[in-house]
This record gives sequence, C-alpha cells and structure tokens, in this order.
Amino acid sequence: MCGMPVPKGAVLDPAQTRAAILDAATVLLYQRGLDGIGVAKLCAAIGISKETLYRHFGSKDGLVQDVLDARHDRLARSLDDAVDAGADPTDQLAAVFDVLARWHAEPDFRGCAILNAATQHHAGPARAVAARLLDHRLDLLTGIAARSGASDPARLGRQLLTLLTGATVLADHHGDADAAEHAKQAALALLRSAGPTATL
Amino acid sequence: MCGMPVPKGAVLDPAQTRAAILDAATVLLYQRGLDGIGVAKLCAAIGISKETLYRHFGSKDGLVQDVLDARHDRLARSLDDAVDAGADPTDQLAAVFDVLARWHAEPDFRGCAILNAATQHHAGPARAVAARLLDHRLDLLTGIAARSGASDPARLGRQLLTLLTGATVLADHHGDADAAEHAKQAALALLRSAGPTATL
DNA sequence: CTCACATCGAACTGATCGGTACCATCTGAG
DNA sequence: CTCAGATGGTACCGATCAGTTCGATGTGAG
Repeated sequence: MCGMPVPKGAVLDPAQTRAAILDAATVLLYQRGLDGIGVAKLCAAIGISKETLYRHFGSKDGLVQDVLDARHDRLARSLDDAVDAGADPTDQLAAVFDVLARWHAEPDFRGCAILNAATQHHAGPARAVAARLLDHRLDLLTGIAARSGASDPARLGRQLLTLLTGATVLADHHGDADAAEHAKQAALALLRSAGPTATL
Repeated sequence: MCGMPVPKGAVLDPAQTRAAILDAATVLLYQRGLDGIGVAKLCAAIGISKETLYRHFGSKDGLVQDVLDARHDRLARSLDDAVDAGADPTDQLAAVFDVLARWHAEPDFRGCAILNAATQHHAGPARAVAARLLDHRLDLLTGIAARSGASDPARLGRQLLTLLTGATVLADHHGDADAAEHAKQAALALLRSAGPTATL
C-alpha cells in the first residue's frame, strides 16, 4: 500500500476530524502525561499528520487547553447529573461518591486528569482549569450541605471536597480501590454530625 | 575574574558537595517540577558542573531518587515527631494537622513533592516512594485510631488519610489556606463519632 | 613536596522537542 | 467538471534534552 496524502475512502469533515483528534489526544495525554508524549508521537498514535493537528489547535498548548476544557465539562456534568438524581441531600452526597467509585474503578484510571495536568504544568493554564473544577465541586457539595441543614454549610462543603479530592489521590497513588467507599462513609458521618443542633 | 576549574578558596569535601547538591536540587526540582528543568540549567543554578553531578548521582533519575528518598525521610520524621509529642490520640491527631497547616503556609508551598513527582513520572520509581509515604501515614493514623478506641481503626485510619491527602491538594490547587484547619476539625469529628459505641 | 582526586568549563554526541514548509493527493461543494 | 480546501507524508528548523569526554586547575592527604 502506498501512503497517500488523503486515504481513498476518507471522510474529510473538519469538525469531525477535530473531534476525533480531541478524543484520541485526551486518552493519550492522560495516560502518558502532558510531557510524556511529543507532538510527533502523538500524531503518529492518533493517525494524523502534524499539519492537521496544528491547523486545528494551533499549538500543543492549544490542544491541551481544549482537552482539559472538554474533560472539565464532562466531569462537571457527571457530578451534576448524580446530584440531580438524588432525592434528598443524603442521597445526593452518596450518589456523588458512588460516581467517584465508578470512576476510580475504570481500568485505565490514573487520577484526575485535570489535577494531574495542573501538577505537571504548575504555572500554566491547566491551573486555572483545576481551580474551576474545584470551584464547581465545592459549589455542589456546599449546596448539599446547605440543603441538609448544616449549621455551617460552607465549612462542611470544604470538608466534603477534601474527602472527595483525597479519595481520588489515594485511589491512584495508593491503589486503594475502596477509597471512594470509605470517603463516602466519612462524608455521610460528617453530614449527620453537622446538623443545626450539632456542636461545632 | 577568570573561570577556574576549582575556585581559589574551595572546600573540596565530596560528602559535603553531595549534600549541597542534594539540598539545592530538592528546591529546584520541587519548584519547577521534575521535567521542568534540565540537567544543564539545574547545574548552572546550583553552581556546579555537570561532571560533578554525574559523578555523585550517576544520572538525573538517580538524583531524583535520592532527592525523593531524603524528602520522604524528612516528611515521615516530621509527622512522627508530632505524634510522639501528643499526650492522647486526640492531641496526636490535632498535632498531625497542625504540622500540615504549617507546611501549607510555607511561602513556596507547591503541594507534596513526592505525590507531585509520582504524578509527573507515573510509571517511574517516584510511584514507589509515594506508596511508601502513604503507607507510613496510614500506619500513623491507624495507630491513632486504634489508641482512640475506634471500633474499626483500619477504616478510620484510611478516612483520616483521605482528609490529610485531600487537604494538601486543596491547599495547593485551590489556594485554600485553611484546608488543614478544616480537615483537622473533620478529622476530630470523625474520631469522636467512631468510638466503640458509635454506629457504623 | 608530591600526587591522587575533586572540580570547572567547554565542547561534543545523538536524540527528541515544538513548530513550519512543501507537495502530492484526495474529498466535497459549486 | 472544476477548484478550493482538507489531509498525509516528509523533510527541515533551531532549541533543548541527558549524558560523555577532556584538559586545566585547584585542594587535600601522604
């Protein structure tokens, strides 16, 4: 077979090409780390030419930014859906940690892609995405805390976010498959003991 | 001034040179990330030649390994001392999170160097150091849980480790200066509600 | 005093980095 | 049918990467 500039039965839809690159790059950059794979190998693994990548994303940083933005939207929506499906605050909180447990159990789980990216490029734009992600999660958990009647929802929200975040780190770096389950039980215990009549 | 191979009043003690390189590299690799600075710049910033670095550490990975090992020992000893100084389990747990708060407040705090390294080189030896660190902390916290009379010390230990780990991530990526304080209160609440008579 | 050794500084290697340019080739819209 | 545009493939650029080598020059122990 000859290597032709455009394969015989190619589809040639820019938007679709872009989406395919985004999907493939999301996986590769997550598995190997932002600096763990160069543009050349990245393109080779995706099956596109460098020129195509640079036409769609401008630079590697541009690609990374779009990958992280898309990941942020997916993660945020995932937790939003879990909360929306819960009947009461306790159910909602449990649902959040159940989503977490399913995430940790995914075969190629390697920690939170966005927090990993912010750690790798500590001064770069990934840091802003990470802050957005944590802001969103804090809002979500603080809302649950408030609806549960906690005397200090802001504080309980932060404590719940601490459990959520820590569990993801332990699932990754400590091989703790039950991290989300243990965190869930701790979160529910905190929720129970943080009611309006509870001592601070 | 001429750049002389060995400066006029140099000290020329290999062990001391090695320790100085280790100290300087610890700071630089922490601030810029493992892949954020090359060997050439690293040596220039430290003020040594590449040959000196390679004679003492063999490779960049060798240097990183030694830096992480030293950091691990320092962190472990720091928490051990805090626990040793506590009178009862509650004091000990509070002391652990107080150490955490002081750490987070250091001017150049950038997260846990070891967990950051494990995130950056996810498949490398840094991962083993991170696992050792978390093992040690888990032992410490499980011990506190056991001495407090918790009905399930292993579980409480993991939950406390989740709070400790999550607080460090939030202090870094969320600019949460009070992360350790909030985590401490949550930890103490969990400790109180996990006694032998508490419901699971 | 002598000499092994530590160190510096610089040059060098081969590989890889992100990014650009060019062209042949194919698709898809007019 | 025609032609703009999307794509693959390849070569290339300057910079940086980790690591090696060598000679000049100093220190420190005998």
